Amino acid sequence: MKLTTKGRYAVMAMADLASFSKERPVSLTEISLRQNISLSYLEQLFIKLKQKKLVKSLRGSQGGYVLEKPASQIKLSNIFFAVDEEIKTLNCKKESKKGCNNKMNKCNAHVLWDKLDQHINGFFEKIHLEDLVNQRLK
Amino acid sequence: MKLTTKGRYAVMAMADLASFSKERPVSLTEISLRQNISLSYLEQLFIKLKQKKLVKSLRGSQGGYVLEKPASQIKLSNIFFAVDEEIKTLNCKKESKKGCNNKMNKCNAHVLWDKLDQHINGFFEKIHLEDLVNQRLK
DNA sequence: TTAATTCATAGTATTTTACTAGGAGATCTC
DNA sequence: GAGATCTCCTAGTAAAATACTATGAATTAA
Repeated sequence: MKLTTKGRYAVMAMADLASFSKERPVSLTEISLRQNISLSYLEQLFIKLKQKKLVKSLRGSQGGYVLEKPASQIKLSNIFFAVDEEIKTLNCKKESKKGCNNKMNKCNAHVLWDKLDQHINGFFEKIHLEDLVNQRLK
Repeated sequence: MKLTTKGRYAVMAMADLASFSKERPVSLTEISLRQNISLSYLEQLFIKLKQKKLVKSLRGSQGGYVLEKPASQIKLSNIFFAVDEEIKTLNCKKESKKGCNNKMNKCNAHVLWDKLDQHINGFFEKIHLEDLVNQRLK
């Protein structure tokens, strides 16, 4: 069970934006250099972040990205969701053949995985981008 | 971010054992049928569970596995740990080149991933096999 | 002695991840 | 209006991880 780079990069890039895009848009090239993430990969992530209205883009020279809302209104769960970093421990639809249709421990295990989902999602729901940038993680 | 089958299967198999091995050892063939998990794969998991002293084996005909300790003394975290289902969101050693050596958001992000680790691990630390079998997941 | 079982290792197909490549379209600056 | 700097968009692909499968030896109850 591990977080993929998609989720991690997205959070780091958004934190970077929150720190540097107050005066002017920040280009992905900058973020790429600062955070050591490939430019093309960042582009793909930002298209999704934009679709979910977390960032705004400004095309052309001197363009780049800025946050669409204040960092205090962006939850980490929003970021993960945007880039498809799914916090799912068990997807019933996909696994209908295995693990679901057994008689005995089906319900027990299911309840457990559901609780786990809620537990993890709850974590990301409580934390805002601003908390991260300001080291307010308590 | 998802739980792999290794961890899920291990938990389900252990729950099966807890339910059925009170009188007699339970063979992996039985678990394989009940839980719909391949026998060979189960064998591999149980070697690890045995090494970590969570189960006891009885070889030969009519053999099988039994729990080594009461279900009330086995934490889910013990099971995950045994089968190498790592609850790690970021492994610094492996990623020393990327994601760690950037200047800005390094510490912030690190603190976050560490908190997440603790959060998830804490979840599994609190739940015992017995709770799962008895539907005591509150 | 035979059937049922664990034990042990090696191999492999599939899926997921983490990119790379290449170009089109927009906009600022000169 | 030309060039540089950006975002936007789609495909492709190498590497890693996952989830098995295959095979056979060792052990033991009946």
